[in-house]
Amino acid sequence: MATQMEEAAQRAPLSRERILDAAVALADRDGVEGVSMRKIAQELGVVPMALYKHVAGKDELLGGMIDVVVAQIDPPANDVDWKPAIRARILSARQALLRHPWASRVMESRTEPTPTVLAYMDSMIGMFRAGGFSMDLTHHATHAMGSRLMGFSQELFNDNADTDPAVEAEMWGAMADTYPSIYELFLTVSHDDTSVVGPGCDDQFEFEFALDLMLDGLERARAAAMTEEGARHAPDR
Amino acid sequence: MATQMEEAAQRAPLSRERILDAAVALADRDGVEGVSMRKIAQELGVVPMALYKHVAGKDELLGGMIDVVVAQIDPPANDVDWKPAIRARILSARQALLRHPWASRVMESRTEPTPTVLAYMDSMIGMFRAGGFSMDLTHHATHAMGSRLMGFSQELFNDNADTDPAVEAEMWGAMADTYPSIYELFLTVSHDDTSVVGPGCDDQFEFEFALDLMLDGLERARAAAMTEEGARHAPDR
DNA sequence: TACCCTAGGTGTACGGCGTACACTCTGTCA
DNA sequence: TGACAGAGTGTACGCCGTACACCTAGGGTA
Repeated sequence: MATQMEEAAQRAPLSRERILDAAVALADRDGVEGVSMRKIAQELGVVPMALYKHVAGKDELLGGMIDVVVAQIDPPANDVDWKPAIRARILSARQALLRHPWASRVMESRTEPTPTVLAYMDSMIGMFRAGGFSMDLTHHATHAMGSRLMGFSQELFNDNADTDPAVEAEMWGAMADTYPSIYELFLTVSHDDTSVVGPGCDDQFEFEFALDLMLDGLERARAAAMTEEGARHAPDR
Repeated sequence: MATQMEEAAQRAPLSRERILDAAVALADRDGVEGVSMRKIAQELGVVPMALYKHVAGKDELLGGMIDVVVAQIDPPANDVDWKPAIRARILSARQALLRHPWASRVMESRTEPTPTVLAYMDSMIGMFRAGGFSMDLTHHATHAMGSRLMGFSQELFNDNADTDPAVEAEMWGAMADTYPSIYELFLTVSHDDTSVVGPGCDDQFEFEFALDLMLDGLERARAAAMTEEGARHAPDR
C-alpha cells in the first residue's frame, strides 16, 4: 500500500502558480470568504502546511490572486489620444474584475500594492503624462479616479438580491413611508425599460456615465491649465 | 466571597448601546480587525455569550457600529442651493469617517445597509431632487458619486506609512527604474510645499478636488437636461 | 405565601481558522 | 557512501464566532 509520500510523488508537484490558480478558482466558485489555506490544500490533495513552501502566508496569497486578475487587463493602446486610450484600458480592467467579482473587495482590503498593481498604476500615470497632463494634475487625477482607475467603483448596496422579485417588491413597498425618496427612485429605475439587467439598473451604463463625467472634467482642467501655461509663456501675444 | 452573578448584579447592566460604544472604542484603538466578540466582552467585564442577548451576532454588531458613525453626520442645511448643501453634507460625512478610520472599510465589506444608512441615502437623494435633478439623473448621480456620497473614496494604496522617511526614500529610489512614472509623481508630490500633510499629499484637497469635479459635471448634466426639457415644452418660442 | 415565568448573564463545547515547529522522505552532487 | 537541501507531512497552539443548556434574580399572579 502506498504511503502519503508515495502518493505525493505521483501528483503534479506543487508550485506557486498552481496554488494561485486553485485559490482563484475557489474564490470564483465560493466567494473570497470561502478561501482558506486548508480548503486550497484540500483542493490540491495536499496538507495545508505544504502551501507554505511556496507562499509566505495568506496575505501574500491574496496579493498573488490579485496579480492573476490584473494580468488579464489589456495593455495600453498605442497611437490613440489619451482620453479614448485611458477609457478603453479602464473598461478592460472592469471586464477583468467582472470575471472575478471578489477581486475588487480584496484590493480594497489590502494595504500594500503588489508589484503587478504598481506596474499597472505606473503605466496608467504614464498615459496621463503622455496626454499632456502636468505632474500635479496627473496626481489629482489619480486620486479623483480612485478605484475607478482599476476598473471598479464601490457601490454602497451590493444588491446581489437572491430574493424573488415578489418578496422584494413588498419589501420596497413597506419602505415607501420610511424612505420616500429611495422608494421614488426605485419606482423610476424598475420601470425604466431601457435598462439592460432586467428590472434593475444597467451597471455598465452607470460605470461609463461616471467615468465620462470624470474624464470630461479632467479634460477641462487640462485645457484650462494649458491655456494658462500658454498665457504665461507668451504674455505679449 | 462574591459569585460571578453577584458581581454581575453590581455592574452597570449591559445594553446594546454600551456594547456598541465599547466596540467603536475598541475599533478606534486597535483597528477593526482587533474587534472580536470576546474582546468586547472582556472590555465590559462580561462573558462573551452575554453579548448575544443584546446583539444578534457579529454582523449585526458591525452594522450597529456603522450606525454610530453615520449618526454623527450633520443634518442637511436648509435654505441653501443644492450644490453647497450637498457639498457641505458630504464633507461632514468625511469628518465623521476621519474620526473613525475603520468605518469606511466596514461599510465596503457589508452587503446590507442598515436603516440609518438608508435614511442618510434617502435624505441625500431628496437633496438632489429638491435641487431640480430629474429622477434619472439623480439615479446616475448616486452611482457616479458612489462611496463619495458617504464621505470617502477608496484609495488604492492606503499609505499609512509607519516606516521612517529615510527608509522610505530609499525604497522609492529603488523604484525609479522599475516604475519611472510613479517615481516622477512621487518626486513632484514630495517637493510640493503647498502640501499640508508634511511631505505627502493633502488628502482633504484631493477629496474636494474630486468632489467638485463630480459636482460640476453633474451641474452641467442638470443644466443640459433642463434646457432640453424647456425646449421640448416650449418648442415655438 | 407559594408559584412560576422571564430576562439577562454563565459555562461548556464545537468546528473553523492561520501558522509555528519539528519531522520524514527523496533526489542530487561530492 | 554520505552530506545536504528542498518538498511535503503531522502535530499542536491560540485565536475566532456561536449553539445550547444552565443558573439566578426580580416581578407578577393565585
